[in-house]
Amino acid sequence: MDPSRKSQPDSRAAAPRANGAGRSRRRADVIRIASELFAQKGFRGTTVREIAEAAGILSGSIYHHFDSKEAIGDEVLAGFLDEVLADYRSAVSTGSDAADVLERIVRTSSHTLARHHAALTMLQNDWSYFSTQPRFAYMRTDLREIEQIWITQLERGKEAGVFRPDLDVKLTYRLLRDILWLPMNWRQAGGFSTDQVVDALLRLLFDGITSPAAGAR
Amino acid sequence: MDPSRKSQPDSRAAAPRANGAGRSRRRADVIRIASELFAQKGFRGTTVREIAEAAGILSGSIYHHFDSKEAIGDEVLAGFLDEVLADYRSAVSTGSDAADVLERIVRTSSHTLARHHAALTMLQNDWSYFSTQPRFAYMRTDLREIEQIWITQLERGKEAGVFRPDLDVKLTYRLLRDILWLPMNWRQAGGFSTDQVVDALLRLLFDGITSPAAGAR
DNA sequence: CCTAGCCAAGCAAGCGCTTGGGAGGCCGCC
DNA sequence: GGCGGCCTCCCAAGCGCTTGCTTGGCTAGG
Repeated sequence: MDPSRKSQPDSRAAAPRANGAGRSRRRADVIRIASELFAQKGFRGTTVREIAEAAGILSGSIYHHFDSKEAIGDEVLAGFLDEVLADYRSAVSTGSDAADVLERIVRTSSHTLARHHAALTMLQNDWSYFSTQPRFAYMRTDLREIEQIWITQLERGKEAGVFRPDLDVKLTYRLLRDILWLPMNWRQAGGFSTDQVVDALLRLLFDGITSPAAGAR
Repeated sequence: MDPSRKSQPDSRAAAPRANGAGRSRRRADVIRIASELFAQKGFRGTTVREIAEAAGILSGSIYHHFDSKEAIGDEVLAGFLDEVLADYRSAVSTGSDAADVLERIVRTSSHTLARHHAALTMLQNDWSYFSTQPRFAYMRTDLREIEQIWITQLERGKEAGVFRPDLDVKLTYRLLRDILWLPMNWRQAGGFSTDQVVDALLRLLFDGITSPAAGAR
């Protein structure tokens, strides 16, 4: 939760400062309810009136708690990305070799992804919208850092002989990250547990990218 | 935004070709143009006015060729799914063992997916919308047949000892199908060729699911 | 003269968001 | 204690705009 993200180019009347302590419970309820709707119907496909109705108030009352509809989406997505990035950084700092770091990334971030499945779905479905909105420019920065971590570890693993030498790191990164982020949305649909998906994923990944000579894992 | 007429890029003075081949040429243009817009901004995120402007006509004129906006999306998606299903069926009828069938599916359908990348993107981004519209109910049927083919082949491979015996076929199917369908949308973003992606994919897949005892491939 | 194709104009519904004000709780001050 | 002022939270109404879609009429080719 980075409060500096509240900054906004628009110089409209600032949001009510409120008490520095915990914000109203109603506000948190709206965020939770809205994120579920965003996940089900997409960000653009969800109306402020729907969010308000689900929260038991009228649409105009939403704007007492939030500056705009985008501010609600911001609240959901920023917290999610911050947490994922924290997972990645901690995996890098505590892991040993490249394979170990990647396994830590998968294992720690998978639960974060599962917990924020609404934010993940939003990110995937409405990326084409968010990526063009200046307000959500920080997403590009965050995703670039994630990409950098993957690529660094894949390169490191190649040089250490843990991964196949013919691996295209950029291509492999795209495959692996999306493979990792995708299945976290089926939870309710497929009836698989998070750990179930993670184990199947890790087996699929490592037995594919680990070089036979290394014989790791 | 500006309803005033813009210069039309393509000359309308094209030869009055006998449009005996089904519908008019303009209609096909609209479908092609619309599918690109749908891929870029999503189905719901694209307006009829945008499609019309890109086609060089006014929005009302669209309705001379199509009953509704959904009819345009229908035209794009139905053709795509038909072609993919044909690929799957032919792979099943001409392939030998399960691994061979799956490789044929990946290799033949990948080019179909790449050629219809707009339809694929539409299917992924706006699935939550299409799945609730009765008009697009046939999608569920088609996807169910695709799922059945995957599961049948995975089961067959398990029994023949080609795939790991501990494979969860349902879970593996979800992983593999999404892994296969995902990367076909990066073409423009990553700069990878279709064959490049397919080869990386096949290596990642088979070296992960082929049982060591079989030693195939 | 007929019809396919298009334009110009606009309708009803829905969108995000604004406005003005009212109910109720908390505050300090007499 | 009583009371006016203030603040939080919400409602009722509606504004300006965009949406998918409709209508009526003009034009050109067969």
